[in-house]
Amino acid sequence: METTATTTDSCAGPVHADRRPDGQDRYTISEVVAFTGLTAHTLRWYERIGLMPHIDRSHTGQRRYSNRDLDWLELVGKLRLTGMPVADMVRYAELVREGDHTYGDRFELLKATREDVLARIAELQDTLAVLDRKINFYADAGRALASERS
Amino acid sequence: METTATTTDSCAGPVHADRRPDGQDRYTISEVVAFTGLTAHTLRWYERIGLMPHIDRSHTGQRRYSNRDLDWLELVGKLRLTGMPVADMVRYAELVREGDHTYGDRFELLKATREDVLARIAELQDTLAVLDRKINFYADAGRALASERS
DNA sequence: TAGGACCCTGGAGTGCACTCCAAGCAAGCG
DNA sequence: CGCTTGCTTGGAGTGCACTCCAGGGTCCTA
Repeated sequence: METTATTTDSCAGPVHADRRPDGQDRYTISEVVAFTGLTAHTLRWYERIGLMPHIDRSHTGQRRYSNRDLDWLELVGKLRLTGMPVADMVRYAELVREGDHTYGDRFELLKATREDVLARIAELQDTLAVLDRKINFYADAGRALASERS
Repeated sequence: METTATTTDSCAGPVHADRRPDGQDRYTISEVVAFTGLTAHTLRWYERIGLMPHIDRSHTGQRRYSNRDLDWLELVGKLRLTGMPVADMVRYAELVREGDHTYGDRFELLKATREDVLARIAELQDTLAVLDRKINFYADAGRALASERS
């Protein structure tokens, strides 16, 4: 059986406490699960769809992730919560694999993403305002009911 | 045939320009499509799953939306882009239908949502920082390449 | 009164991002 | 040696939020 999200990950912050120094950075998949909060299924799936570079393997064929892979996963995690579709992230991964001559394209892609993020933040702040109006309404209504009961 | 998103909705802002005054507020579904940017399919689906109150009907059974319905859809739109699951919005809609005695629950739900939104904004700002670091890196790399070529 | 645009329904289909399964290999331990 | 735990694979399954379809009724204008 495969353990998926066993230990209580009470707070899903980036807890990369015990990263090993470069040179000894050969993490098993379950270690990466602990670092990233992703499931092993998802990590393997990311690799299949080309969102990860080909991961190094042990002599018996098991995955061994490097610090570089962890960095990449951290970026992917950030991009993911901007709502960027996985397909776009794969596109970016392809650009990275294709080499230095894609710097321009990557730059454009990141700038476009940046604009998206700014727009989303603005939307959320707008929503926050609506929410606060409603919250105030219900707070007042609650006080009114309380005084009515007294 | 059903027209879904025919006219060029170049900018999906809340363009509620020509709302009719209360009393004559009986909009067809396609008018609501124009207001909200949702498809007619989605509007009917929202009703089916209980995310909308039962919409008034014309004498032949066609939907006639009111200003109140439009207001509700505007709130739903906001909540939707916070990432709130539709099921939670349905829960809120149920509370509204149940009457005034659910004010407390609604208050709690909105407060929890508010916290979520704040957290998401923080995440996005964090992501923005990462993005900006990368963008600067690629900008520098671009300049380096340019000077190399000259 | 004919034509075209609009609207109705229940149920089936789609796309995305995972998520899980079965069957099997491998490593460490008593 | 057997047991448990962890890792491997390709492919199938899941849940969400729509999205569409067939087959039919309605509204408006010429």
